[in-house]
Amino acid sequence: MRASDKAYAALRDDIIEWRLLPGTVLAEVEQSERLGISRTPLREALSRLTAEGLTTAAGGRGVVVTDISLEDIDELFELRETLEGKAAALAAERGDPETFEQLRRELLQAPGLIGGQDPALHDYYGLVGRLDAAIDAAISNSYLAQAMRSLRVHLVRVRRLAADDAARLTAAAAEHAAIAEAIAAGNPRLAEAATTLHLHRSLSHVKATHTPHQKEHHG
Amino acid sequence: MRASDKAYAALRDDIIEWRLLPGTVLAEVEQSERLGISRTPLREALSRLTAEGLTTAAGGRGVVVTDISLEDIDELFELRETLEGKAAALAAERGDPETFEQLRRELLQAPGLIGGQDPALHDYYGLVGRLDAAIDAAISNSYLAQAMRSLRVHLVRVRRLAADDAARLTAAAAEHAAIAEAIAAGNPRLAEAATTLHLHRSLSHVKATHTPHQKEHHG
DNA sequence: CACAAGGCTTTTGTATACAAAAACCTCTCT
DNA sequence: AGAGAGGTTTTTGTATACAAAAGCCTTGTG
Repeated sequence: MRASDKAYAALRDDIIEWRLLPGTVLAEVEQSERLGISRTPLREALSRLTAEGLTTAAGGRGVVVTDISLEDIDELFELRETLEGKAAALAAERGDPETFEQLRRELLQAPGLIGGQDPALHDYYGLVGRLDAAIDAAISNSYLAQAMRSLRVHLVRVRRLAADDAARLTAAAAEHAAIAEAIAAGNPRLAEAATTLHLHRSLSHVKATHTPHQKEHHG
Repeated sequence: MRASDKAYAALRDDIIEWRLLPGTVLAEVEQSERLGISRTPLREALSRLTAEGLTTAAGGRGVVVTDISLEDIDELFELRETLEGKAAALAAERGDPETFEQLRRELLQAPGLIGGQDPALHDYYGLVGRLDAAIDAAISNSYLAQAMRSLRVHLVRVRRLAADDAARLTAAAAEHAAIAEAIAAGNPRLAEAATTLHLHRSLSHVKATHTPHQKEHHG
């Protein structure tokens, strides 16, 4: 693995997991020493992070970790609804019904996983990830898939702000099953509607349980 | 201006204007010598281009200029319809009617510009750009705006493939005026419909007048 | 003659030294 | 005491030297 990849992965993870808080200045020498690499690969990592929007270049003061405000969450979900709604509709038109029918069956059994311990929960998240991947594959539109991928980075960050209790996860599993069912049935409008419903509920949950992180490191 | 910015702008322009054809390998020493800079800023420029999708990393053989196939054009417009349709609808909800009413008036007079010489044509393109910028500003969603910006890079590349005759430009101006009118009227669904119509006609024109570029430099 | 293994060459990846620019602190002047 | 100019210091931007890896050509063998 290249040093720049390692630095990118480490910083990305630190930001997503809120170990590096918004406003934190990522000085080149400091971070390169912390990660045990030189400035050159670190700069490449910072470039990638900035391109993704996880950091922003702040003039001569290096790059700083981007903030996510409440308005950002609204904007994020507005774009998400647009992209994932379209994606679900396209998947209903172009996807293989059998694949999504299988996913639907598994999602209906997901509540069994949610009550359990960590490994079971991990299985549940993996299942949701497989639904996302199946939709990505079904739409066969690399540009749309790319746009959704770049969105998901920010969404993972938002999700870490919310408390995912068992009740919400059970409901979410049912909503995902509804999406899979609509896609399997080849009904684009229904798939889009199910997605819209799921995203609205997801947004409501995030905003309701939103726990503000501690103040950022403003200069 | 930083050397990396200069290299980025130069390469980006070369790719968009099809002076660097798809499949061309951008070797670091070669390009850095051509642009009169060292490898370090060149690499940063290549990183940015790759993040945008104009180039792709090809293992140990450096980065190569990305191709745009006919399927890519379809995918591009599919995403574009999704994003710009939503953007037009949001602009109708949130934008200032006076701004778009003014743009509509100017667009209706655009046919006068199209017949003229190069400077007038430049004015016309500037006018369309102002409509895009007004929509960007009206939606007040930085993530959606960012997604559209990254799309436009590829669309400019596609546009260079098509022959924009006076007849098409005149029709396009009328379509743009219809979009501006719908936004000024505060009618989201109409704005979205007008955008859909415009994009479909634009796509048809591109595919009809598409002039395949010469074969790429495959290794 | 086809194919694989080996070294040879080219190209990318990384580290470091140097240059330039930006920020910050200090000192002075009003 | 406040504001501004200048210098100092820190930080980023660039160049170059070196290391590693990937590709390619050569050579030997079945």
